[in-house]
Amino acid sequence: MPEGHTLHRLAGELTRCFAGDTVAAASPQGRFSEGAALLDATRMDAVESWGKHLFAHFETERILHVHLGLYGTFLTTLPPAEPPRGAVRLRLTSQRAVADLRGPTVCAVVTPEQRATLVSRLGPDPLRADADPERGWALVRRSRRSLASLLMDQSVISGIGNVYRAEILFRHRLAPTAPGQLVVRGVWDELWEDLVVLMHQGVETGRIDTVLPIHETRPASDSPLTEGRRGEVYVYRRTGQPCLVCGTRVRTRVVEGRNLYWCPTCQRRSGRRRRSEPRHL
DNA sequence: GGAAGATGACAAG
DNA sequence: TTGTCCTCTTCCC
Repeated sequence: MPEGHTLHRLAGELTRCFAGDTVAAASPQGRFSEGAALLDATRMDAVESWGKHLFAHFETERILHVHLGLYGTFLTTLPPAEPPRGAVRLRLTSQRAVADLRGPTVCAVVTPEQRATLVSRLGPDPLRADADPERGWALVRRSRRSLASLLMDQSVISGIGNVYRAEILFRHRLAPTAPGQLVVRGVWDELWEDLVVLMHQGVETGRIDTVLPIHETRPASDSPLTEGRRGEVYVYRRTGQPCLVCGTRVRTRVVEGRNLYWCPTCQRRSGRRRRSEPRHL
């Protein structure tokens, strides 16, 4: 679940459910008892996300920092609260809602200074209005690393994960091995703008859909049949299946410990030149 | 019932 | 590059 859109969506949900309220904080699992005690019975003021990081600001300048990692969840339900199921690291309770945090990589209470240090290491987040894509470009343009590697680097663009990486490369027909150095500014701008649009859609729908209507193989993405299902994608986890555009078998290879998926036929651009054709495919 | 994976990130060597 | 941590789901026997 958790790429940047999930965290952005979560920030909104927690804001709607808790901001302005005094909340009860507890760690049913026991592994965050001390931190929960620091937040318990204080008011939550605002919640924001930056990349895959979530920050909930409380009065007295305490900040709850959460990173969901690969499989963490932070689920909000309506009261009355049921007994915690499974390993609940943190439970927040207000008059309006109950939120259970499970399996996070990070769950900590931090100071504004610590938050600032953390954020200073993160690249622009396509979901933030204050994002400056120039900062990402500055790293890409002088890097010999491949685009596939650069796109997973949170200091280049924050919030992208393994799904968005594979899909954005496909949508722009870019070879995953293309070195950052060779990519021209126009191509970078196209990637960034597309990510802004795609990820905002992800925030709205709660899932990652990257397939253009002309290539869709399933019922319309807002139909009851697709409700709640994983979004439709071009290559992610489609190893061996035919490319939705050309029919070539989708390939996979481990790049820096993560599975990369791509179509060797569609994705041949080096990024050297801006395309004169329509942006997608 | 158990192993393997999973949309992540870090430290150690 | 490998190992480690966190939890849940899926798949195979």
